[in-house]
Amino acid sequence: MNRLKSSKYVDDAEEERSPETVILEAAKKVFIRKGYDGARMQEIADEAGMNKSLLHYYFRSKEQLFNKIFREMLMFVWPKVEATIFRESSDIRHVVKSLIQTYTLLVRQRPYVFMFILEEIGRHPERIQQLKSLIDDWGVKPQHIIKSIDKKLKTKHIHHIDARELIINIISLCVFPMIAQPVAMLFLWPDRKEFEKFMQRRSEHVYMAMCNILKIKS
Amino acid sequence: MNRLKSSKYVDDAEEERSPETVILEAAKKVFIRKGYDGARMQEIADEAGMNKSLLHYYFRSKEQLFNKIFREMLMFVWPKVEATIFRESSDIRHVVKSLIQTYTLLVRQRPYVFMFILEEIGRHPERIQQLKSLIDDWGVKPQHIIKSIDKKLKTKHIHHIDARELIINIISLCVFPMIAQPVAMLFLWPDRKEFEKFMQRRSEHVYMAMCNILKIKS
DNA sequence: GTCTATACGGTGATAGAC
DNA sequence: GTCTATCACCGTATAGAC
Repeated sequence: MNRLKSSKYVDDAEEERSPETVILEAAKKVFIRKGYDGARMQEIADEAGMNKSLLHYYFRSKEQLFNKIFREMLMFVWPKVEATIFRESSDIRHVVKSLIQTYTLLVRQRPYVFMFILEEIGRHPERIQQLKSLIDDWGVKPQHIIKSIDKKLKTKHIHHIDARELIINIISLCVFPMIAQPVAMLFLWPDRKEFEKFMQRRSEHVYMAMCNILKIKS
Repeated sequence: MNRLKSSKYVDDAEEERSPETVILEAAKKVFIRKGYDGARMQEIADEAGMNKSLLHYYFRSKEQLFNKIFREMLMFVWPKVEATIFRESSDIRHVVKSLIQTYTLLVRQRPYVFMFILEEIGRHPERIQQLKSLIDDWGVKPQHIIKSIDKKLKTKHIHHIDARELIINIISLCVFPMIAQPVAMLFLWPDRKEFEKFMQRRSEHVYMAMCNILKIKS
């Protein structure tokens, strides 16, 4: 265990990671596990394998460290959703399908993001400001989202439904099962494998459900 | 402001409330607002208008005080849901309708319960045990729930769907919009009144959606 | 940049007077 | 039962040596 490590080039395939990166990754893990209030700077330091005071050296305070991670999470979610909603297709089926695929993918890639964001905004309502200013920076107008979808819903042979309702239905069906996983597994999927199978097929099932709601052929 | 209050009979219409009750109500408010980790015994004492050490006198510890409230929340939700699922009706439409009404009512009566339960179980996974033992005490077998619904789904002219999927779809559509309220209001219902109107009609809309999913007439 | 030591305000919980 | 005082510890943050 006395391998030379003085070289800047690490011998493992592992790439060189800056202390900032190591801290951010450790902090992310701990904040996701414990939430802002439950997280401890000491635990983050342990997770990062470094001294507690270094966290303050690089990020000044717990709040600032948290905000970096919170912002990163928001930016991970939003662009993909936005891109889907404003997607260049006049066919509502395509929009519905990509919305569903986007959300189910996000949920499978980062099962914790939605719960984390909703929790932290609920516990610390000031944080809604971060999301607000992020949206402003992006130049997105919520009304545009609604109008964009609404226009596409004005097609013949489609059951009339409010655009906002359509959107919240899709998000509910895709995101909630993962949020409710611990309780859902107790009541409905006592076998973990069964739950995973269910989540794998979620995208198709939600699409079929939405087609039925809109009374269109899949 | 020097009204005599020495009498046991309070002059207002307000009824006599035991210290235990006052503490529990205050604690509930604070725990809902801040979560277990964010809540402070001092804040609960302030909210209850009494000395901090009285909280320990009546409930010994923060954990025990919390558990009382957590258990109360679980017992508020579960019996109503269970009663609906095992309800004496062979018609799946009745079961679906009462499930939807039960959940939308719960969500409107206590907008915080579901988020609170899911949050606290997620942050402190040990607490799933409380739910487990509560279910055991009740003598409920999850498989029975599924089978009960599944049997009712074996009717002609109904689109085949897995019972567990049906249940999670209903809960998702009813519960998630309230859980996501802060973010949903930012993107989709910038006007609070509009959101309330939406939630008022939620029960009917979800019922219509479920009828379409099952391909039955409402 | 990284460490040790420490300041400083909480935070849950208890002892003991009344 | 209710209060004050206080304990023992924790948690963020900083000072200062190296």
